Amino acid sequence: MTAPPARLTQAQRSGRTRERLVAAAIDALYRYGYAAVSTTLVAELAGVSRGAMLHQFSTKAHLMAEVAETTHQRNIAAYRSTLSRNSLTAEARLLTLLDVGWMRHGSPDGVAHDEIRSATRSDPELAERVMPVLLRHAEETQETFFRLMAAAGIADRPVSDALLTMAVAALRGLALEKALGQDEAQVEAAFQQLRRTLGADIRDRLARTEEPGVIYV
Amino acid sequence: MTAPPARLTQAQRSGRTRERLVAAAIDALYRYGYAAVSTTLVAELAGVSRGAMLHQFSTKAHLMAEVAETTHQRNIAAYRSTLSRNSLTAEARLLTLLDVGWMRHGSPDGVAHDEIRSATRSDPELAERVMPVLLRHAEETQETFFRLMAAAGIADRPVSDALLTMAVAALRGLALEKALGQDEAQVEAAFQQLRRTLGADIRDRLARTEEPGVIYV
DNA sequence: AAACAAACAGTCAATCCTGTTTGTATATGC
DNA sequence: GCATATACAAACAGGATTGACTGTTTGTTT
Repeated sequence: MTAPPARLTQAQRSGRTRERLVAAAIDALYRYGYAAVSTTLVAELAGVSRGAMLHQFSTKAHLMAEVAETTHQRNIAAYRSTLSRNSLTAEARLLTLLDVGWMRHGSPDGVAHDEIRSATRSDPELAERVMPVLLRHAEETQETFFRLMAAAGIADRPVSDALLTMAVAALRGLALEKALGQDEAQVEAAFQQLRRTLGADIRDRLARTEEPGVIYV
Repeated sequence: MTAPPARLTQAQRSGRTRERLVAAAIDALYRYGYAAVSTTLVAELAGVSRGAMLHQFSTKAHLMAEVAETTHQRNIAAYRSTLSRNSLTAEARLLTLLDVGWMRHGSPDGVAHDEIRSATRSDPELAERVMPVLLRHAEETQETFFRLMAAAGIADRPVSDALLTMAVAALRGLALEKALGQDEAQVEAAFQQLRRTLGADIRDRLARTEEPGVIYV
């Protein structure tokens, strides 16, 4: 009468609990912030025993590294899918990138990622394990962004890097405001200000190039 | 033969230890981040006994509230002194404001302030005691900035608020990068990008007003 | 100078968190 | 089918942190 116990392979079992733990960790980081996220809490939220958790992720830093990786992968997936869906003018394309960035940074994934990032400042063990991952992500992102800029006709690496660093820092700052529960409308208006300002700058830079408006990457 | 024990009034004694504790807390927050700052550590760094600390600041949140207040006061002092020292064109004046903001956000005071701010997300007790203080500071700042903008001829409250929120968020984001030990030159270039971008926007907005270039507040 | 109040010192209890360890169940390979 | 490896469960030990508590010293007031 009872449903079959649903036989699972070892890999499936591992995958399931790992997914549950990562999802629970993201949720907890999003809702409470890194400092308030204990491994015990994550295990409880995930509905996984503490033993099972420690088997999959031997330390808190291991779990967080996986969270950082997962959220980053979903981030770049979002960028890719958006950029592949439409081929607009270079300016619109770059602004769309900014919009996606804003969406992602405000999402649980983005907040969780940034929480882990900030936490490396206080937790040397976390830093040791996670920083290499974050640095790799950052380099990838810089590279990809530069290719987009180059395709738009702005093939200037320092400019590309500075624009990216500045935009990302601003998005992180704004996302933090949102996470801190600041007035949504106010934060949204600030983002629109950023969008307007960066848009003008991009437009200005594009005007100095000989490239056509529409680009295909 | 020994120097006189240097008689101090009660108020002087209190003031001294409070100052020491606040200074040690700022230093610790700057160097290690909120999560790694225990009250014990602060007391040690300050060269103050644990009992003395608890007498002056009954809880960690009390100490942090005082730190937030002190750093904020020094911040606005820096803004005031800079603005009073020179009366430039409206554009230069606003950009100077940004420069001071960047200086202050990167300083131990600024980093400490932002650490406390972020920590309220994870620590409800800290939030309860510190958030009111932070909100008061934010309102003061918005008000002051609006008066400056109005004096420059941009008497538009939503625009003023959005610009301020955006700029401050960006500065916080950039200061965090610096605190995380990211490449200094890279972060500095990103700030210059912010400066350039905001400068263009301000210039653009000023061009649409009938105000003179030089303002006196 | 005596009574009082404030500042200071150091210890303690309670809590929480992390990672280890010991033991059990389930899947996989021979 | 059985040996082995993997996944899971739960209790435990060690360490750290916070705020309370007790007692002492120093300043103030009358």
